[in-house]
Amino acid sequence: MRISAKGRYGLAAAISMAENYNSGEYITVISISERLGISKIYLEQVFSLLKRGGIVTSIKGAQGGYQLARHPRQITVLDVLSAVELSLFEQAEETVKSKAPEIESAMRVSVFDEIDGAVKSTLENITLSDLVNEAEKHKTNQSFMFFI
Amino acid sequence: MRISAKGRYGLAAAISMAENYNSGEYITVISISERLGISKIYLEQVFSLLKRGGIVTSIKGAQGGYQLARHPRQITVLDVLSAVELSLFEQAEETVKSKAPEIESAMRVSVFDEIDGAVKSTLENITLSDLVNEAEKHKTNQSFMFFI
DNA sequence: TGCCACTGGATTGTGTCAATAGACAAAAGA
DNA sequence: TCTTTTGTCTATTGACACAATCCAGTGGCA
Repeated sequence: MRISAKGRYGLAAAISMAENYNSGEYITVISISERLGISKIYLEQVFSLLKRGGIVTSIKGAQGGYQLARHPRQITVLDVLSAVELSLFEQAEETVKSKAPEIESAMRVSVFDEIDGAVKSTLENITLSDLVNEAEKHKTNQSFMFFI
Repeated sequence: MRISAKGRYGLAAAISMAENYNSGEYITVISISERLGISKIYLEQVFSLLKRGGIVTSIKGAQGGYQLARHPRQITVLDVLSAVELSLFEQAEETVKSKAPEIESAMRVSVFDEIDGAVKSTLENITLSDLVNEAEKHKTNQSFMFFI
């Protein structure tokens, strides 16, 4: 399934903030942008959506920045992607409604709703904490392979 | 999750052919196009993809047309959508690979691969027979509601 | 006051998708 | 063999969404 750039950037940014959650500091867009190698201007839009979705809180002005609104264990990937990726669960367009409504209904009930349900239940069972742990695993693996 | 017009049309067409499977006849694009109210010219492209994917067989010329390649019980929605919807499981682009490869890996393993797996296992458990039955259910429901 | 950082809107380029069109190939029947 | 029917293939168009950038504005801190 295709995840847009906004979705991927938003998720990466959220993970990055979760890694620093313990410090309690507010983090600037620039620092995340440099850490991840993403355009700062583009990231601004993403954070704007993250804020609107209640994933992060913000403080303006000098020494300002963003902070996760809740503990990383209480933020699921579904939360993040829903905030940033508008097309995740958009209502499917009608296909053959007028001539064959029974086929339209069958596709919706047995296929489209099923897919959305499967995706949703998958995403709401992964938290930012899980991802931080997973990233840590890959970090050590990569150092290990590097030094051999 | 967004399913493109090609995917929806392909699935509707496949269901429609499954309804006529017992007759053993070859069915023309025009008859499906009229049955479903879809542009014939556009449906041609869809059937071309269905054939390439081994979902249907074809006979050219007069009295020609298309036929399901296997029994509807042996054709899954995954088969149909994979044939028609090219972007279903396309490799996700890299996001933060160079600066933060461990985050990239974590997202891939814990999120993207998980989603694709969930979608895949959902779709491969729905057959065209199931959809024909479901459509029949909706048909009777609608007549029922109509005559009350 | 002056800088810093978030806020929001406007814009542009690019690419993909939906849809149409038309030329061509093969099979059946008169 | 000629005509009709139906599938096959490729090119083209228009619309729209997405990725990315820019900039003017606002609020807070020192």
